[in-house]
Amino acid sequence: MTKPRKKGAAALPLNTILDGDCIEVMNSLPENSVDLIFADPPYNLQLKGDLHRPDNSKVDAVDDEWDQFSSFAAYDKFTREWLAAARRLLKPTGAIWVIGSYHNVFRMGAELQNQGFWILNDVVWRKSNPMPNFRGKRFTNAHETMIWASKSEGSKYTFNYEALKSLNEGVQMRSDWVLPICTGHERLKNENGEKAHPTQKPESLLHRVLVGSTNPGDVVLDPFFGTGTTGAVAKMLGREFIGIEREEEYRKVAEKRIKSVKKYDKEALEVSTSKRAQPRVPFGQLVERGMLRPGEELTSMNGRYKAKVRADGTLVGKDVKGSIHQVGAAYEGAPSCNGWTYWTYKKEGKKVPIDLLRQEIRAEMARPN
Amino acid sequence: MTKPRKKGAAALPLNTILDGDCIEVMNSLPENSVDLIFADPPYNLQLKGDLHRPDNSKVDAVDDEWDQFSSFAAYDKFTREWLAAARRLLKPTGAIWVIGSYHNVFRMGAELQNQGFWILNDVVWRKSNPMPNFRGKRFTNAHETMIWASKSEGSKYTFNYEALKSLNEGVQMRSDWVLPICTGHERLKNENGEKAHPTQKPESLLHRVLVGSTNPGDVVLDPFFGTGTTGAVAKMLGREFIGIEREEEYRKVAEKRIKSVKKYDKEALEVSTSKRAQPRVPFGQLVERGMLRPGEELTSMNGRYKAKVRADGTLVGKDVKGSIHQVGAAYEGAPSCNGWTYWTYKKEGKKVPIDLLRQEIRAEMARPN
DNA sequence: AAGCTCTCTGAATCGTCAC
DNA sequence: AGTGACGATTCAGAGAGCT
Repeated sequence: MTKPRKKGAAALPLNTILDGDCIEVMNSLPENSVDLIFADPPYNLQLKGDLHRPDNSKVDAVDDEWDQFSSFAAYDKFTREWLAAARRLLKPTGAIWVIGSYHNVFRMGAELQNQGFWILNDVVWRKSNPMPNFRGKRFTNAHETMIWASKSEGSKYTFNYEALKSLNEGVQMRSDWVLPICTGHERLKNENGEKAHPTQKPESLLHRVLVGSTNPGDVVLDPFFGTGTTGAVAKMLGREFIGIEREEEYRKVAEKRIKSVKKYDKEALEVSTSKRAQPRVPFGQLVERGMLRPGEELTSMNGRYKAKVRADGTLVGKDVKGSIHQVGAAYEGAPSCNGWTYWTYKKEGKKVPIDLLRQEIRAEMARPN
Repeated sequence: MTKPRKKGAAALPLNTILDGDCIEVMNSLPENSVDLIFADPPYNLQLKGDLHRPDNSKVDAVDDEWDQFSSFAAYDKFTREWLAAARRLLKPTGAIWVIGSYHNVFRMGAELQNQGFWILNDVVWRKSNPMPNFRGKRFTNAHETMIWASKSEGSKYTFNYEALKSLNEGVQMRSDWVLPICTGHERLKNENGEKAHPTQKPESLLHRVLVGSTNPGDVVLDPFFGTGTTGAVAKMLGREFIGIEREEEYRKVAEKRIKSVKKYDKEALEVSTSKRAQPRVPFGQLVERGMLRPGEELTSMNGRYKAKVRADGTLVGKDVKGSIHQVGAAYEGAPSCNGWTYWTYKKEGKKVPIDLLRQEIRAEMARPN
């Protein structure tokens, strides 16, 4: 008997490609078990026979509209069903990415909202090398749209803000991503030298998605696995994947591809983290440790206000008492204030933010004794 | 009796702003009479509490009564009705543009398709100066989406391919447009010096829409006229406009604005295009694109130092972590360092500056397609 | 005049934890 | 489950005012 890795994840077929219709397969997996779903569904579905109108010899306008509506209805039914199955699989803290073009993305987005998913961003993949519009009748179709949504309004989700900011030269990542389409050696070929899949996504796209919205060890499911870009990048990044794909050809190509992929070293997978992840240090510790003395005077960063430190780690100023945050907020008439960066103390004649003292304590805590 | 300008256009109140609910007003106008509709409907933002910038200033949110809907169902009903009224007004050769954000655009897009409109492109307005995400919880919402659709599948529509190509330095116009938001003197103020409308669109956006999808003399209708950007640009470009707006304040501002607008001389249409600076390439892109692998070792140009690449595009060396610039500066004890020219990677046994990889990306970005 | 600093602002679904 | 305290968090560009 194997030990389950995580609660609720016992029965998950990790790092495998499952054969079959994604709706049925997803419904056979345990609910609330997956951290992220990335889905690149087809939009050119073959319609089922019963939804086709009878083969009239002549088509008038009314029939035309009915036909159009019936095909949208079939597509909507498909979308509703696979999204519901995906939603069932997601942990409450999970999230989903879907990608599409104007043919299908509006219907997917509306259905996501209808099912209670909470859209976090729509992200535009701006292709640096799209296919031109040869006939000159429209704009070059130079982008695709992704939708990123949490499971419900208010639910927690993973967002590695600092890592993405690092990926973007220190500026916060925007909702428009400029990345090239998948070409060259990355583009998989079949035995005949033809491209193995018509819409293979670039690994760079998945890299950004997975670095930004999962942590190492998270389970990532792709219900339209194709040639397995999601699985390949998940493996490189130390995430677990589950693929679902009904075409044997694609499964074979994906299997081989993923086998040849190597996981990056552990050190390379650590990403920049935010202060939020660091341990909380009560201001009182600075006093207890003698880094600040009771009675010592702090000055606001802008030099306008002063307050005295008390033995219990509160401040007392003109007509105000309370925490470093409360006194700062009261002085500034602001709804809130980060006292750590607002207050300074005198060190060798110079104003130094008290946050530096907190950093000393944190560094000491991080040291392995 | 006045001579009708065009067949079916006899009763059109050209170049006026009509007062009232846009659905009722549109239904009172003659069908099949309008060449283009540009619609910027309420987005149904569903904002909850206040939002403050990191400096504690409060963001002036779009909390206007006209953007409040009780549910998606109510918003969908509204969308269905105004789109049906718009469709009735359009000539068979007409087209429509709608603009929205992820809050509403998926619902609009799906309803456009349901009613038989034929989507020609979705066009992304990439804002060069969007509002940042102040809390670091999502991607910067840096774009809005427009949908361009003809009245029906197969119907003729206007597309001035060559004019747009000229606007784009001789290169085919793409589906992503980089334009700044409306600020400065273009942003209209009321008597109190406050912004006259919370969501005024830039004239540059309408300029491109109207140059691309109408001809001089065409009738352009905007059912959510606001402060009249559509009317102002239409007048400049020698198109006829019809505005519908139910808020008297907005109508007054728009009226005054349009009165002061002059129709362009032909040659005034030439716009000087600013020379583009070299695009900034984040180092993280080299990692995302697989040009460098997480875990790969870089060597300083002088051969003295080494550091490893991490998945988020930062470097980790001996006791140092950070961007390519930060780690280089730390090693050299210098205040700053150009990491692009400082670091090298191994290619076929030889040390190659990473700047060469950046040049590859830039070359690709500069390529016309 | 040119350049500098400082201030302000923009369609935004913008916390989390302990008690 | 509701309350209160902590404390993390921003980019581009315009305009005003000053040197």
